[in-house]
Amino acid sequence: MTDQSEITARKRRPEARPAEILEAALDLFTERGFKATRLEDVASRAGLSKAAIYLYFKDKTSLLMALVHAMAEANIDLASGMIAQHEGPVAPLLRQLLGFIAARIAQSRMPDLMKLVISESRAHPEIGRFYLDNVIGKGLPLFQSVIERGIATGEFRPVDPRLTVKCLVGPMVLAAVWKSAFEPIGAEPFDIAALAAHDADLIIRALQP
Amino acid sequence: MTDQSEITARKRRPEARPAEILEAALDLFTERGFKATRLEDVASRAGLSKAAIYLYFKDKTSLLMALVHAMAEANIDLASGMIAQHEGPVAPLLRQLLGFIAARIAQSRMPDLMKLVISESRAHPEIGRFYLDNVIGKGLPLFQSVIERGIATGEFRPVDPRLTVKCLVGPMVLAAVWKSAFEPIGAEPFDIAALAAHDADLIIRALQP
DNA sequence: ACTCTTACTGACTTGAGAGTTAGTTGTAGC
DNA sequence: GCTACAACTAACTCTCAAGTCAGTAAGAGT
Repeated sequence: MTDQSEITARKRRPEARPAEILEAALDLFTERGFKATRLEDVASRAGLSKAAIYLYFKDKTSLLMALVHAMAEANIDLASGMIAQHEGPVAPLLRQLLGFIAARIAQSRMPDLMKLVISESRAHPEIGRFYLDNVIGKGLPLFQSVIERGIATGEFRPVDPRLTVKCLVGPMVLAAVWKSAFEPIGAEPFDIAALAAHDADLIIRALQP
Repeated sequence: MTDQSEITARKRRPEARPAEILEAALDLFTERGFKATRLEDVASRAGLSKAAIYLYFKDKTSLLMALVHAMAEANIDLASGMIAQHEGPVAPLLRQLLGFIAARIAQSRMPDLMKLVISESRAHPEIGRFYLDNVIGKGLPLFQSVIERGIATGEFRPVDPRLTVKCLVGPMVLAAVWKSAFEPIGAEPFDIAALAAHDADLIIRALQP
């Protein structure tokens, strides 16, 4: 007699709740936008009552903040690890890094989070600032250091590393926006891994001495 | 006795109203987000009452739609004109087109509109679709045709034109997002014209046979 | 001066959703 | 089994904003 406990699961599971709430919130914030999402709906999707959300999160904004925190932590350390470990010519490292970003864009919910940050950064500057300081502010210099290493060893010709990084990363931003804003309304999906590979090819070729 | 008519300007000016309302709406939508903006505030910034907005626009969504319409019209025709007129090697044309986009990003409110479209495309698919069909759907093929022309004449090596276009345009998307989402919260502004020039340099160099 | 149309407004209705509170239920420890 | 606390909820308050409507005033035509 497996009753509906698997379906409803109305139990007390304080450990699992925050993650479930965050997942539901991300789904709905993404679909309907932050302001337009009702906490009531987040709650019912997460399988509890609205009031319970307030046991775990201070208010609606802190839900969004928690989502951004989680995403930031997950990504930056991985990338900086890849860079620290690497030895030898940097061109393969660039390909590897772009491949990593492409995979995150294609397979994780990072693009949705990025879209949310972009959408809400004016209305919730704390969130925008956090992203700026912890993702962009760490990610861009990381890439920049790779380009600079290439220039220092003579593998690349001397170029402005700041502008070059933006040219390298730009297509990935495009891909993220595309995936979270346009694919859901019917735009044809495109192969992000192929884009990343092509992007790396072009830049590496453009940087030959 | 110049009464406050210059300040309040409470007159009947049906011709000027729509444009004034749209300008006020763009300001506030950009700052606070679409859903979080009160029509009451749009009205008072435009110098009339909320009810008057409904004389000119069906509802709040159609305000946003009108903004996107206006922006789309303004830009695409200019770019396609530039392409149709051009003769000779396409590399200078690419530089010119990127310079044009950079100027729009730096000087017009296009980035704010783009951010709004990105933010609202899920909740208001009509708006996302319109942008997709009329801006992206025309702009990308336009660029693509330029790359293809270069390949056909042997000026460029053969590459996948679709991927290449995205690599070319990506940095401009990054610039737009940066300007509308991050600069207002304190990110250091960057020189978009320089980015466009560098982007064009890199791509043209990468496409040498 | 007097209409009639058009631009416009103030006050309202309606509905919604964030956050709160008082109370209920699961369950760990005895 | 009982107790006490932690997890949870139903039902509430309170504020806020979209959209409406009945009425006011500008100004063109006569």
